[in-house]
Amino acid sequence: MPRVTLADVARKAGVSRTAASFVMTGRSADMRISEAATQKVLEAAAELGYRPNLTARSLRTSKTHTIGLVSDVIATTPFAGEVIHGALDAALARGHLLLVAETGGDSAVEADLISEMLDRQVDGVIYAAMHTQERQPPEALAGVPAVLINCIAPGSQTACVLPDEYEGGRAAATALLDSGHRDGICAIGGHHDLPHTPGGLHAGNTRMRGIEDVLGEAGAALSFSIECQYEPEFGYRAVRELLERGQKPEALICLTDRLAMGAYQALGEKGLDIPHDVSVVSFDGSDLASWLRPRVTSVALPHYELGTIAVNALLDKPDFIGDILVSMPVRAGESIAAPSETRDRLRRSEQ
Amino acid sequence: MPRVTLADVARKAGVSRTAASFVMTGRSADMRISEAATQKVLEAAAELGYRPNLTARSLRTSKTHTIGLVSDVIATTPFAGEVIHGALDAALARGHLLLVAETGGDSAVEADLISEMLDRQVDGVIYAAMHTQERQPPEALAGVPAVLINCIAPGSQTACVLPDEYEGGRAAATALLDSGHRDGICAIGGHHDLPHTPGGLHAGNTRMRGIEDVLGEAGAALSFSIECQYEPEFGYRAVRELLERGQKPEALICLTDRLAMGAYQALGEKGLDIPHDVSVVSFDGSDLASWLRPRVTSVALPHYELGTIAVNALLDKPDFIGDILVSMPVRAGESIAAPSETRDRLRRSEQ
DNA sequence: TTGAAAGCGCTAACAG
DNA sequence: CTGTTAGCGCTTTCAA
Repeated sequence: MPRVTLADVARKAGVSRTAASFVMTGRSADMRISEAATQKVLEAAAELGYRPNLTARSLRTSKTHTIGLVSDVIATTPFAGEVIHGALDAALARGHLLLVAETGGDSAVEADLISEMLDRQVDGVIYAAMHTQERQPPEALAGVPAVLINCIAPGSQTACVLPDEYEGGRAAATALLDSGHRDGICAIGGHHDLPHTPGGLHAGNTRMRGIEDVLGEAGAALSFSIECQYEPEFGYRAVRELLERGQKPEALICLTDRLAMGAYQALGEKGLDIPHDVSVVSFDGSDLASWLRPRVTSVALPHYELGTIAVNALLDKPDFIGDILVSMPVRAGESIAAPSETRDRLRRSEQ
Repeated sequence: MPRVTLADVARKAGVSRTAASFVMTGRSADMRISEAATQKVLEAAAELGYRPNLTARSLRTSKTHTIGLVSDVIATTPFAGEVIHGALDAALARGHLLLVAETGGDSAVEADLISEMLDRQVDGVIYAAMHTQERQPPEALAGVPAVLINCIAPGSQTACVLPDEYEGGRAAATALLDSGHRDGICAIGGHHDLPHTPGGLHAGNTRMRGIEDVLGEAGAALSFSIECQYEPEFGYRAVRELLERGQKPEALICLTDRLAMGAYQALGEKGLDIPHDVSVVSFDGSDLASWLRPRVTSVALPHYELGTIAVNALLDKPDFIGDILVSMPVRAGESIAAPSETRDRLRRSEQ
């Protein structure tokens, strides 16, 4: 299968390589190539099954139509898949392909990977963290068209795409307020202010701020806020302890779906019904949220959109500097009901 | 930041481009370049921060050190992340990068994507399905170095990397036999022989065969085998119905971790304890398995290895034709115990 | 040992 | 309207 080149096409069509080139890049009109010649080239190309060698073209045009996507973690979390998926779709829609790599959070690997991509002349790089965090883009990216995902990088000369965690927090609390909750609302997970994440996680801090603001505006407040890791086990323990101390909450705001899973386990053990005894709302909008029984209402991380928006930003406005906030949609489950008190009142008023 | 070229390096070092090229590609010894010249080139390159333009090199050598990875689905399943992760690590270890794309199962998109990759002169393509299935590699791959993942493609002229589902099935059943189970063993999920997957799924069929063979060899057999979709909800329903018909199993073999999650929900509702009332073993080895309480013992899909092995096969033996089976390790949880009968017997013999 | 020169496949001035 | 020509940055043959 000897590769067909543009020269072959031109020869077969009986025109110059230049003419063939113009036809193939769709500029035969601009360049006033005769209709007949254009047709002959097109036919020859089709018959020969001509496909331009993009490597050669790139060498000439210094555009590879390839974008590098480097992220800290892709395997550990299903979220990453969605980001890649979104980026892929957006890239493909515009004739680009994605060079994907993962650093494991190691900055030496990171620098290495970015160099490898740059050596292959990528048109730009998307640098993604899977969880929003303060992080400066690596040096190697200086002077390269780049867009950050999930990075808080004050003073960085790039665009940064982020979920709107604050509004997400507000949405979660609003969902509870809307069904009548005012008291006994408890947050599980908190700021994630732990030994290994002193000061908390950006997502945690910002969500909590949104939650507290909304509750405050409604004249309510959190009854408890428990700081713990964002994994199921810790949700289980937190809720279990709460119940064993006799502090049954009316509603739980779990900072991740995984925490909600743990909370469900603890509530289930004590025979408490969701949503009638306890309402639950969580964050992430992962598959897990829909696997729980009843499905938990979850404020979703817009991973797919993070990917598409980053690619489009990179391609459309490579010079943009600043944050691009992406809203977090509420994925409704069946885990929220009116609090017992309200139900009582309603029942009474019906009589 | 004007890009530094090899010519710049050569000029600065005071040698010819040829000499510089030999030094940079590590063949100064072969080519008997003087030690002094070699040093000068190296220094110049370092000072200038020279990085070879791989696009240009590729045009000359027709090797891009880039591999295409096209898979049907990457977002929907965390598994895909692991495959990519494995492929990435293996590729990087050998100086290659990955062009990643997803087809969504659409064969037109597939052909398109593969063409795009081929146009970029990838050195080879890895074609991955996320779940083992009968599937011929697309036409576009003919004559291209390729390795399949999770595809059953009889007569295909490529290598195909697959999990050893049969041995996986045997391992699951063996885990139960080893702790004394003989009776009341029930399989949930089955062959996945459903309207939209007539004849079942390869993984399901093969796992079931392994399970049945092992049980048969031990003079045992499945008490029930329930055919259903591999999602939590169906596991929940299946087990719930079983229990409501008064057919409490001694042990459950769930064909996926998601089914195990559903089974846990149903068992929990009826107040049955895992593993003392019912033992559970499942397949996939996903995070979910470790999130359940108690963690379920799960026969893991070796996704990471599927990725690394595919890349290495592609690079090392591009002409290999046939299947490469990868074993499925058992990830032990705490979901298996001796059956009540056996425990009784043991207790009696202790007295 | 080193350097000159050709060429990978393509694009784009520029002249016909 | 079409063809000639000159590279893009790199490797590699061949002659010096």
